[in-house]
Amino acid sequence: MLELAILGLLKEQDLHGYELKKRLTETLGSFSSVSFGSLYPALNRLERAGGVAATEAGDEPAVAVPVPMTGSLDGELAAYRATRRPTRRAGRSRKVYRITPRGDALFAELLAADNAAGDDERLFHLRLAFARFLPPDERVGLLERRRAQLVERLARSRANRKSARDRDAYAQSLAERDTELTERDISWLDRLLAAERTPKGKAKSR
Amino acid sequence: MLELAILGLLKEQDLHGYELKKRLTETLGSFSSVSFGSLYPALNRLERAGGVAATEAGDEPAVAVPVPMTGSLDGELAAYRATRRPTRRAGRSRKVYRITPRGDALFAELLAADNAAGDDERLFHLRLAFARFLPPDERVGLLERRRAQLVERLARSRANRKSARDRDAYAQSLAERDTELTERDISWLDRLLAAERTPKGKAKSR
DNA sequence: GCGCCGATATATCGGAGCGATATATCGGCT
DNA sequence: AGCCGATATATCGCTCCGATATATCGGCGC
Repeated sequence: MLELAILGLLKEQDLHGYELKKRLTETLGSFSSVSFGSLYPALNRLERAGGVAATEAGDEPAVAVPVPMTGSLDGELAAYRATRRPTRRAGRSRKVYRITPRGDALFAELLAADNAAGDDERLFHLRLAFARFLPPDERVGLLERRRAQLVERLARSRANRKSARDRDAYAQSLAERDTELTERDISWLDRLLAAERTPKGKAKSR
Repeated sequence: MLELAILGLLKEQDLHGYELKKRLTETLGSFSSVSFGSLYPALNRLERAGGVAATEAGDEPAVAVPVPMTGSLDGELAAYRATRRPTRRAGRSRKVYRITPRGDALFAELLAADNAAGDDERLFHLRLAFARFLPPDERVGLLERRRAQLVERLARSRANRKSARDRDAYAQSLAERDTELTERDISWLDRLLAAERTPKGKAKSR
C-alpha cells in the first residue's frame, strides 16, 4: 500500500524520506498520517526490489529550485528564509529517492490490481488519488468496483442498524452514522462516475 | 484495542471465539471485520493476563438457552432448526470464555484511558459503544476530547483542500469529501453532547 | 453405508503498519 | 560555550490482517 503511494509521488518528483512523509499525509487524507516506522522500511523494500534508486545527497540541494507543487506555507517559509540569508539546509544529510523503470512498472501493476476482496478504504482513496495515470475505462472500473463494495456494506449497515434498536442509544447512534456515511459515499461515487462519463475535456492532467 | 472490545462483549454474556467474532463485526461497525488472526491471539493474551477464563465446552451448550441479544436472523434460524429436530451442534468443540474480576478492572482501565495523542477513529467508536459503562461526566469528556481532535483535523483538512486546488480533479474531490465528512462528524458529536447534557432519563441502560 | 461437501470452530504464519525511541547533525538563541 | 529545536534516517516491539491449516460434525447423494 505504501509502495503505491511512494512510487506515485516519486513519479512527479525526486524526494527524500522526510519530505515524502509530508506529502504522503496530504495525499492519504487528513487522517492516517504514515509513520516513519512504515515509511523507511517501505523505502528499503522498494530499493531492494529495484523500484527506486537512492542517491546520498551531500549538502547542495539535488534540484536547484525544488518544485513547490503548492504555493503553500512551506514554500513561503523557505522563500522567507532564503531572502534573509542564503542558508545551507540544517540537519542530517538526505537520501534522495528516484523512481526507476522497474518502479514505473510496479506502480502500474499496483494501481491496476483489482482487489476484488477486501474493502480497504485507504487503498481505494490512494488509487483514486492517482487515477490520472489510469486509462479512462479502468477509472470507471475502479469506481464501480468500489461502489459495489459500498452497496454491499450498506446492506450490512442497515441490517445492523435495525438490530441495534434494542441496544442502547450509543449503539444506535453509531449504527445510524455508519449508514448515513455509507449512503453519502455512494452518492459521492455516483457524482464521480457521472463526471467520468461526461468528459468535457476539462480534466487537468499532468 | 481488541482486548477492550472482547472484554466489553464478555461483560454481557459468556461467548466462544467464533460467536465473539460475529458480534465484534457488528460492534465495530459495518467495516473493519476483525480477523481470526487477531481475535485468537488477543484471547490468548487476555487468558495469560488473567482477564478471561476459558472452559472447554463438551458438546452440551454451556447455557441452556443462549441469550439471543437481538431478535435477529441468527436467533430465528436457530429456533427453526430447534423445532425441526433437537440437533446437537455441528463442528469442532468450543472454548467458552468468561470474564474475570481482573478482566473487569482491565476493561474499566482500557475504557477510561484518555489517549490524548492519536486520533484513532476505531478506538473512539469502540469506547462510545461501551459508553454506558462510563460515568456521565467521563462520557462528556470522551466526546469532547474527540471533538477537539476533529476540529484540529478539520483545520488540516481545509488547508489541504485549499492546496489541492492546483492538483487534479480527483485530489480535489478527495479533499472535499474529507472536509465534509469531518464537518458532519463534528455536528454528529455535537448532537451526542447535547443529548448527554439534557438527560431526560430516557437512556436505556442495562 | 460410504464418501464427500459445507458449516462450525480453533489456531498459526508471514507481513504490513504504527508508536516510541534512538541517533545524528546543523542553525540559532542565550 | 552550551543547549534547544528542527531536520532527517533508522530500528524495535507490538498489534492486526489475510491466507492457510487443521479438526469435527451433519447432511446429502448414491
